[in-house]
Amino acid sequence: MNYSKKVDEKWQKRWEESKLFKYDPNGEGKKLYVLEMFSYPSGARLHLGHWFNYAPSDSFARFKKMQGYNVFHPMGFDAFGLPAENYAIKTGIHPETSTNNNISNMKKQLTEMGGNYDWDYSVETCRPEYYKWTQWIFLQLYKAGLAYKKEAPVNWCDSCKTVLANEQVINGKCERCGSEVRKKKLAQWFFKITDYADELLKDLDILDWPESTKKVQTNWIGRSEGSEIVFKGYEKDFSLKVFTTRADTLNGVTYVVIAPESELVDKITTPEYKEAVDKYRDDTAKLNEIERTAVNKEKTGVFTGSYVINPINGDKVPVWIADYVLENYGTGAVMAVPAHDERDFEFATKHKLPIKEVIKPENGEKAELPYTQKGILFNSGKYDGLKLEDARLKITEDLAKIDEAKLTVNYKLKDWLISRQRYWGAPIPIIYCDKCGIVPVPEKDLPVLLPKDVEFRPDGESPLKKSESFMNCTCPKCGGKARREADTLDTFVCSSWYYLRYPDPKNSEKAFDREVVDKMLPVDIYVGGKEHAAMHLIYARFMCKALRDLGFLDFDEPFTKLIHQGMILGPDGNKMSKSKGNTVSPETYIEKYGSDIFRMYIMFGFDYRQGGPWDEKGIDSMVKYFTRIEKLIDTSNSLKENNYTEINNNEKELLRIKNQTIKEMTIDINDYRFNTAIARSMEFSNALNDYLKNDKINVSLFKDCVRTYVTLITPLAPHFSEELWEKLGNKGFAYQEKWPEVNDDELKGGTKNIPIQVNGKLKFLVTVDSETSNDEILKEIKANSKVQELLNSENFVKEIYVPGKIFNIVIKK
RNA sequence: GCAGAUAUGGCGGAACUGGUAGACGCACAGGACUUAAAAUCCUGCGGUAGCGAUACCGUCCCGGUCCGAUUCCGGGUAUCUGCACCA
Repeated sequence: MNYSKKVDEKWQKRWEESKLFKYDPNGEGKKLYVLEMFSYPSGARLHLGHWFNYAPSDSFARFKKMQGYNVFHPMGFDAFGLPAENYAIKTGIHPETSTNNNISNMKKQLTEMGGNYDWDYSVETCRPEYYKWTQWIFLQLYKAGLAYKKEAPVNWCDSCKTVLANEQVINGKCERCGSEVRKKKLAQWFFKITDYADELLKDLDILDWPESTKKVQTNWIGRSEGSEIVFKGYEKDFSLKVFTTRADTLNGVTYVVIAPESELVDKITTPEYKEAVDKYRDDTAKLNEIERTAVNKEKTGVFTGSYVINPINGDKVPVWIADYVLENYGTGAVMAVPAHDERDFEFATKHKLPIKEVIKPENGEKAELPYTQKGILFNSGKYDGLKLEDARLKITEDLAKIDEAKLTVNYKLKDWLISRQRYWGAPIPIIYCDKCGIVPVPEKDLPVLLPKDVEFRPDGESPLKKSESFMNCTCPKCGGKARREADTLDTFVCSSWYYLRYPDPKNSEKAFDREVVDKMLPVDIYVGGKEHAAMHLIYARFMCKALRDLGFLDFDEPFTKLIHQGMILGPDGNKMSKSKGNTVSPETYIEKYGSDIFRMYIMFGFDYRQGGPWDEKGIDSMVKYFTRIEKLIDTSNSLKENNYTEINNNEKELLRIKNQTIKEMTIDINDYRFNTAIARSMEFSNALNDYLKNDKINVSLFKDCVRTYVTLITPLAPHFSEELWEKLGNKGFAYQEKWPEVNDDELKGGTKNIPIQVNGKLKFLVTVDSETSNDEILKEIKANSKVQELLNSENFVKEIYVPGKIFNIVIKK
């Protein structure tokens, strides 16, 4: 085989010299914005996951370019984030240094992969030229009331004196020192994504996204319709509001539970219960939300000593605190109906609280508790006999008259917490002044630069707090002494708008030009892992909608079509990780085989959407394929023109396969089905080889087919194809060739088999000319002697003919 | 726990809206070439029985709908993925 990494280098150099991938916004063809989720430069190298995302998608972009689209296919780096900071803490190397190194390495490797990126359109989120505009966007949302500050719990390690990411909390313990992690409240910034909950839900309908991902988002948004009901304190002056989807069971309430963190707890806990309540709250602070709400977890809780009055019947019910109630969902308080709710039932049984039934099955049978199905009311006074759904509305309606309830819609979606007590991120552009309070940094003063000489090792403070030169500033309003916000922005903020910056990445006046963005966006095809289904993909949608409402752009959704590539697992079938020692480095393969063999194998060996365990044996199959192709090209070049120019059956068959290949490869690549596209290309190359076995060869036809063949594999094996293209004596780049079109006349011809079934089981085939009309096919089938025998059988019941597809004879058994 | 997905030969994977299951490859076996090997080329290749035409079984398991089910429905098993401060 002649192909090797040398060939890659030769063509990468030529592409570079001729500026082949230069993007021209005014270029010919319909615009097509093809985007892969940009990469996080956490390591110095592209790993297999990057390759699996980027290489096939690059082939897709190349294919679209050959089809005549004006393809915009940029690449950049999501460069802020925790791993660079952790790496810095471990090694002392500044995050900027390691990030810069990683970016330049990864850029080089993306070029070695053969990516057709125009690096003039690129973003790196850690650069002041970029994060200036991230900060600017924060200010726009702040002005619009979409950014606000409130207290929220964080994971806190007392021994390291630092905030921990969920990822850094292992089984409730600090990843670094192993001591217990507890929840601590800090004042933090939020984006009001909940304002967009309904639209984010509704617009999923118009998106060409995988249904599973839409479902993840639907659940993440978690819309539920219910009622808010007020319970007043019993002989005490307080009230609490509960959210319930089951107002129909209000008469069955036997206690009320509030979240342990609720501010109400201190107010209502009576002295004799104080000690128990305080202890319980401390214990709860150690758990995370998943642990707390796990259904199999034992239902713990304690009584506060206070009671409230059930507004529907005046019952006096006790108020408990329990960790299965979350402060930030609904109202942070629930009414407990043990007879008709699994969790309440378990809790009541454990803590010996009364259970009162109010719903029974419509057939009147005695139900096993807890009964959570549909039914009719009893033990509910004037509501007895009502159906569950009617009762829910009626009860809420009646209570609404005396201001004690209303119908509400509740969302699981919480506002987006964007504050991070971290160093390596974009500073939040806010100033605190003793006189003026919270003051946004004036836009003209952006960017608020991230200081470089900061002690980022954790010692109990946000890293930026330790930089006096950063923290001290003057208030833009009154000119007095002021302090800066020490927290940085969640890196998801950076990545929520990067696709808007790509088309206009050097604009120093604006985040992006509205006209440019409206023309280029939305992204036509967005490719990335499904682990982003909930967070990044919701944040980006929110940001797009928020910026639209603020008048900065004019479309509703950022990504029209979404595709998730699968994941390549280690050879052992587990997720690749350094700790498991099952990682696979692409580089050794590239060195040994060249980029295209590796690309082709990646595309051929796996279902793109599914991935699978790595198996390097398959690479050799690609080596064989490349060898066969080179041989085919050599043979073609060695053939001398002759005077056989007829188109007989053999030629017709070759042309039919050629057009069939064009047709199917076009469909397959268009749908990211690279494995079958390559299989089709193999069939074509097999057909070309088979044709050479004939006595008479139409050389010019054959050579033309070989040319077509090379253009068909050009997007898939870009370097190799250029080499073949040149070998065939062509000038210019194969990349600039037009993607072949199907010739419908040449597609015709040949024969096809019609399966003859008996009771749905294949018995034999009837071969017909593929141009035969469906009616004619039926005649031919019926003329078949074996078919006639079956039709005339005494057990014959009926025949089923699916025109042009299948003939089934039903025989009595 | 909640949510989402997947399951097809020895292996990776095909099969459009229910219509020839296993395309295309890998591995394997036999043959050709070779002093020999590698490479290459040709042939075979889901299982069982049969010399054979062929028959029966077969798409995770159980059941259903249908002339016909890998595909649709109900129930189950196993594996993978995500769960808001990892990106």
